[in-house]
Amino acid sequence: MFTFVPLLAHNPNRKKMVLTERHKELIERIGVFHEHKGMQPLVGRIIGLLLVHEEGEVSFDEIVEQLSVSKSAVSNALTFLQAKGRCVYSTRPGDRKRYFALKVSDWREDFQKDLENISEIQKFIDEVLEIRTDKNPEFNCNMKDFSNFLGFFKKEIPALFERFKRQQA
Amino acid sequence: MFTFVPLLAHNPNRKKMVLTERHKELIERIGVFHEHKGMQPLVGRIIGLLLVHEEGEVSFDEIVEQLSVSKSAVSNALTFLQAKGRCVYSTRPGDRKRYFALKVSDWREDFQKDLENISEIQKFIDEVLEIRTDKNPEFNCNMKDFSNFLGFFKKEIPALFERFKRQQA
DNA sequence: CAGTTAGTTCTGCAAATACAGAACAAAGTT
DNA sequence: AACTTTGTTCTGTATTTGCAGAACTAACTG
Repeated sequence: MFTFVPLLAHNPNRKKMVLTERHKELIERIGVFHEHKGMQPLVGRIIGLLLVHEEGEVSFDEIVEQLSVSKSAVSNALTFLQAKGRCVYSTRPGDRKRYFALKVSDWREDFQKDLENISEIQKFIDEVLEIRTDKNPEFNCNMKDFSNFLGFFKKEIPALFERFKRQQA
Repeated sequence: MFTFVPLLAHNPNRKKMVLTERHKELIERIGVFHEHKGMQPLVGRIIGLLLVHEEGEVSFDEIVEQLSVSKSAVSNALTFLQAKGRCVYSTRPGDRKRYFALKVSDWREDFQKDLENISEIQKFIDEVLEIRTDKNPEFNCNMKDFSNFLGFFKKEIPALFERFKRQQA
């Protein structure tokens, strides 16, 4: 009699990756880097793990084990990362686990968003200029210069990406 | 008999500026903007106040009054801003007060620093690439692309400033 | 030298954060 | 139907943060 053994079900070849000290240390550094950007510690560590993990995709419970944190913390952190669009999961037939991965392919968009976010300060500068008296013309002038530059900068971003593409080809 | 009254001492013309609702609301918004960048709340509010204040320079105790916070909080926040090089104070002959101002004139440097900070992620990407196996070539390839772009971007920054200057003239 | 001004440093606390652990839910397995 | 797997949500708590208030310092003032 034959017993059905599903072929890819819960792939037995997929073992927990062994992280060297170098891996762990790099994950920590990537973690604090992201903490400084305002993310919560675990979120940064998870980004680190997903970056250095050879598969690119890591299961929920491997994240729990590799970072030795609670399931609840991982669940919340992953929800956050997915909400921010920085992370997605996929599943395999016959395997109920979720495999999480960074959206590295979207780095262009992400970076562009970061740049636009930086220049968001322009809106404030312009509001400030609107409201200011002309008691301190030099101050106002410096602000106006900065605003002009930010406008220029924003306009230049697409061209920058264009030039990169051409230079690549 | 004559009594000596110092002319500029503790300038009686300098009154506390009256902040309208619009001023106050803008200060708050500038505050939360900076909070999101990782600064502590009061630091962001002070930046806002120094931006909208018509004099550009604001005394320690006017900051205390306008933002209704304690001296200690203001003292710490200003120490922080000065350490970061975003703020300086000047004094007047015959007046012991310190007048604090943003270094708006340095916006070029500041912005450049911000940009370089963004691309600091490149260091991590490169370390990650060094350590990764080639089990997932597509992932690696995307990362390499991103790293290349960041390198390109950093190189382009000075030229960007140059073009702005020419376009201004 | 007692009193004022201008600001700093120290101490303590209220609120927010980041996480653990337990209870829970949903789906599959035996 | 009981049990297991894979996560989510809820509750409690240790830690950190951000500030107030008091004590302190340094310099000037009368």
